[in-house]
Amino acid sequence: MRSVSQTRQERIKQRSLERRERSRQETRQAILEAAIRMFEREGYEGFSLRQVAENIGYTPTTIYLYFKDKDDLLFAVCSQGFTEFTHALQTAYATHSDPLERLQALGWAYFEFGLSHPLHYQMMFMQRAEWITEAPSAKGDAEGSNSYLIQMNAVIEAMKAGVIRMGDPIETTNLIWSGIHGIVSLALSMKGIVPKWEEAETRRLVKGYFQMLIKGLQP
Amino acid sequence: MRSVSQTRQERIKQRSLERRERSRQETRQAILEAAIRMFEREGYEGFSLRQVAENIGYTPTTIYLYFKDKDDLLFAVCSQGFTEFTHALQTAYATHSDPLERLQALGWAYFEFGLSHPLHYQMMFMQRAEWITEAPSAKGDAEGSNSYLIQMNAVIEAMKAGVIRMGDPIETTNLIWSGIHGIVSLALSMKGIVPKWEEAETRRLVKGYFQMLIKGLQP
DNA sequence: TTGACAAAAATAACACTGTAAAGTATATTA
DNA sequence: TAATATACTTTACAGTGTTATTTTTGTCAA
Repeated sequence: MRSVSQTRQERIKQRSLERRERSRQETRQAILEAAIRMFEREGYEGFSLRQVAENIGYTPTTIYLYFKDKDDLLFAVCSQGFTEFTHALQTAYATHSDPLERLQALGWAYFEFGLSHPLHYQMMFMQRAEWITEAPSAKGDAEGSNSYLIQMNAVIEAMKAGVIRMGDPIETTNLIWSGIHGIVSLALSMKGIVPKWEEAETRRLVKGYFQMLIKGLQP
Repeated sequence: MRSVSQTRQERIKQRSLERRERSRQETRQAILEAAIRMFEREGYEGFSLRQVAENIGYTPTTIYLYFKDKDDLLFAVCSQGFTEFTHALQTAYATHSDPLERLQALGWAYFEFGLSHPLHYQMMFMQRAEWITEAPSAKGDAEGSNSYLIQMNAVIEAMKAGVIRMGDPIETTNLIWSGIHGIVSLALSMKGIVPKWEEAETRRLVKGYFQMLIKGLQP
């Protein structure tokens, strides 16, 4: 019975490990959620490890047991943003079949995400845009790249359908992306300061951008 | 002779005041120049009052005698950037007479400024874009607004010349500006990380953007 | 030239920040 | 129950911006 006893022991050990691993992930998640709340309140510059720790009832140094450093935690917050962002693009892509409409729907989804998650957007695409290529998704790919692929797909299909001129898909995607990003990032910076950049006028601007885009990219 | 003596006294006092004011402006300028050097080395996040002070042989608190706080000094650094930026746009405007070429020349000047002053550009148009409307020029106007007016003028003249469709000048200017800003800001973020955003490819992108713009904004 | 005064600069201190090393409980295992 | 591994805290360091206070310096009038 010795071998049986051993396997039972091993099973217990296994479960124990799993349980502790689970508990570990739970507190990690708790820290992350506190960090997200904190970030959405204070933004990139006001974000502080010590405040996150205090908020969740831990000592600042405890966070270092779950995240390498401040950047690592901030990166996790960023990743969560990318996941949500990719979802938004995915549904926009899925709910439209006409290539040109799809392209615009993606643009609007991008725009809406930016305006409804200003602090996240600023970190993801302005302060720490270099993370776009790193943020991992559930599938193991980079969420940032993932959302990019969605946009590029829409571009490629628009090309195939003959509604926009053929060309390097990456370059064309970057071109379209740049335009919307430019509008969104300036809107976030100027909102509440320059009247022409209030939400209503910015929406008009996006519309105008799409018009120009469609006409300008005709085959 | 009492009144003459008094006036002489007053003149001396006047000169003395002027001299001290001049000296005051000199050290203020010295601090500002050290701050600019510091900023161009360390960037927005790494910029530190204490390092500026040490660099110039002052105690940190001395800076507060010449600038209200860190933001005030940073704003002065920013303003200097806007002055240079406006100059770049001005010469681009002046050296071209054809409306469409002028528009493109302005775009290229914008692009070149961004790529050759990445840290300044990021502060001016990304981190602290709200300062655009405040940065004062020698003429007493806002340099940021000044540079904006140059761009808008070029847009208006292109409309008058009939090379781009009529429309709200501000909206059209914002549209064009957004596009270039989008490209420049993403280029600065992605340079050295994503191959498609190296300088050569970004230049192609700007070219493509102008093509799309001209075609898309045709009357 | 000296003494009063004002301006400029420095000290000291406070409340923060991120982070590393060392110590202490707490829980798990033999 | 004793040994050990894990989770967490304490302490500490080197920074940061900023304020109030004190010292030094320079200017001016008697």
